[in-house]
Amino acid sequence: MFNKRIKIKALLQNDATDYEATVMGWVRTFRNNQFIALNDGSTNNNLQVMAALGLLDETTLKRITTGACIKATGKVIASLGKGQKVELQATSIEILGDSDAEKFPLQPKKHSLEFLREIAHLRFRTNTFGAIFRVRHSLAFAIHKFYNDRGFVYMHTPIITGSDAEGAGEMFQVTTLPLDGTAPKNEDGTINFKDDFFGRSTNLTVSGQLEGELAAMAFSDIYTFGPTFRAENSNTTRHLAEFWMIEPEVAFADLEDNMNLAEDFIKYIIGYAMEHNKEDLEFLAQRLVEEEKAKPQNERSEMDLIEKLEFVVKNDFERITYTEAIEILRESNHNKKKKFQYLVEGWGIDLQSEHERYLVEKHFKKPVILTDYPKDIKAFYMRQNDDGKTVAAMDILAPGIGEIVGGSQREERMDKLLKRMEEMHIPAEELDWYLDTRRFGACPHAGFGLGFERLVLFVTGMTNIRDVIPFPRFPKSAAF
RNA sequence: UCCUCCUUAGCUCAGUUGGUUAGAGCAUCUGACUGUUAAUCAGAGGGUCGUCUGUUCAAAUCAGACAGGGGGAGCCA
Repeated sequence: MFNKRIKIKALLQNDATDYEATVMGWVRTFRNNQFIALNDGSTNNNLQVMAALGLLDETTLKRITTGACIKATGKVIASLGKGQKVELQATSIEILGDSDAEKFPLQPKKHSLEFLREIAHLRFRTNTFGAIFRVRHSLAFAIHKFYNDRGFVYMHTPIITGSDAEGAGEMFQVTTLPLDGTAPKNEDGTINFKDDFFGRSTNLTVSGQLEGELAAMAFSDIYTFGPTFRAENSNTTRHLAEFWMIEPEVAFADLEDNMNLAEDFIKYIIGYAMEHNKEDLEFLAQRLVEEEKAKPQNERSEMDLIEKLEFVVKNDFERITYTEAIEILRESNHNKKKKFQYLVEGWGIDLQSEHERYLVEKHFKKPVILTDYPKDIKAFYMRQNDDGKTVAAMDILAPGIGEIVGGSQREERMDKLLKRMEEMHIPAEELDWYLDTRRFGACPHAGFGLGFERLVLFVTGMTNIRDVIPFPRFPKSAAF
């Protein structure tokens, strides 16, 4: 067996000394021809591997470059230097993989996030991205743990869908038909999909919700967690063309149950990361502090990253209706002094980013759940309230991110649902399978979607969504 | 898609009212030193100033188009 190594995290956590150990990892820096800072990704902390003078010949010494992969065996001893408790006094060092120092782009110095985005395939080897993606992993694991512990069934909804009527956004088409203009056409000039792979037009999913509702009508409580795709030409720090979404769907639940679930859920997974990724979060918090030093005093955050996360976990989210939110915005000094680009005047408008930011960051200074939006600015499947104007929708707005969750109680009454679909020009025949949930044993139910990357943004304190997914997909970009 | 800012060495950036041979720090290479912590010290190499087209005696510098990137907006998660 090749691998009898100890992971660097485990080695550093152990206070014992004077034992033999083998480690493997990638060289971060090599100082003084003697001191190798070795990292294997288990933690941001490097192990200092000490190669005594004379241990290695000249040729091998030159091959220990930043980025090279090495195997080192030796004795773990109390460090003579000041920066670390223990170090490995090497008795043998083997180069597993060379790294040409003239070509390897990462240096032992600060790199801009913009530069690292261009070399996303190597950025895992930096402290910042090491921390981000270990936190991302923990959050993903915590999501499964949260729902599993509560008896939810993890449902795999399709990635390729035959439905194009969900209305959640522009879709990517899936086809094996030739793209050179020779694809079969109907008489009216549109493409005839009869001979396509699936015998019909298909797309990449924009949401697993509709299929999720079907499963909830059997298992009571389900969740999905998978990739979703939007072909929107969105060029922002919080949109991706390929992103991961968590969508629980719960039978026998109303809007309040839905809000409670979402709030518990968010608090749980953040708490999990705080417990299991303390070092990484502290590193990211420090990174943020350094970054904010460049900003003027009044633009710096009041709380550091850890304090902010603690605050979210320990305090109740603010819950207000859309109507109340409009009132707060309309009466705000900000609005009266015309500081909004879009002034808040009447009921019925969709809230702009600046309005959401004001509510979350200035007025309440905590996550806010907005409920009961006008039905005309929300999706067809949301349950209509008795006032005839609003629907039982809820959005959770997070400081610095904006909308992180969108959800609703679903319209379980067939007649009302059909009428709404007709008003919104959604073809009922396309969604006949979905309507079966209302035909056979319909019940009050609710659910929401949480954008995973937006959550990772919030927890890591990063500001560009392209930095919290390994290989971001966005307009004009699908490298790697 | 819209608004706005940016593009000079591998990276991060200087570069004056247009003017002769475009600079620095880090990285790299060579050497020195050897308990270093983004090691230090000395030296060297490294540039089609994003691309194209104009204006001008003269363009990194001015203008336009295009490309790429940042930030903001819209669409949303």
